Amino acid sequence: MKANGPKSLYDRIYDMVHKIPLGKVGTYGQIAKLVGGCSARMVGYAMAALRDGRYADVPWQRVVNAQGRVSSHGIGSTVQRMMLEEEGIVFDSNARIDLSIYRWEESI
DNA sequence: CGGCTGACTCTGG
DNA sequence: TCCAGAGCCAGCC
Repeated sequence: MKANGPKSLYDRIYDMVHKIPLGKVGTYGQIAKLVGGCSARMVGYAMAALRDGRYADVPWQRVVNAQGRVSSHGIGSTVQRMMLEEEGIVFDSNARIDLSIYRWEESI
C-alpha cells in the first residue's frame, strides 16, 4: 500500500480525478465532496495549478462544471472537448455534455 | 505574515 | 437562456 504521506489537498484532488473511469466525467462539486474538506472552487483551483506542466499526469479533461460544460481556459475548451470525444463522450449542439448519461458515480 | 490569484456552485431576476 | 452577486479556501510570492 502506498503510504499516506502529508499529501497536499491538491494532490488528493488529483488522485480523485484519476479515479474517474474512461468515458465518464465528474463535476467540480462532485470531486470536492468525494475528496472531502474542500469546495468546488478548490477543485477548480487545483486544476488551474495543473497548468504547471502536469496536464499529462491528471485526466483533468474529465472534470467539467455542474452545467456539463468545460470550464477550462485557452488550451482547455478546444483540447478538452477533443480528448473527451476521443474517450467516447458526446457533446450537445451547445457544447454541453449530458451529465445524466456521462456523469461518474462512485457508488454505482 | 500579508496580499493576490483562481478551470465553481447556487440563487434570483 | 443569460447575467450578476455572494460564499469559499489553498498555494504562491
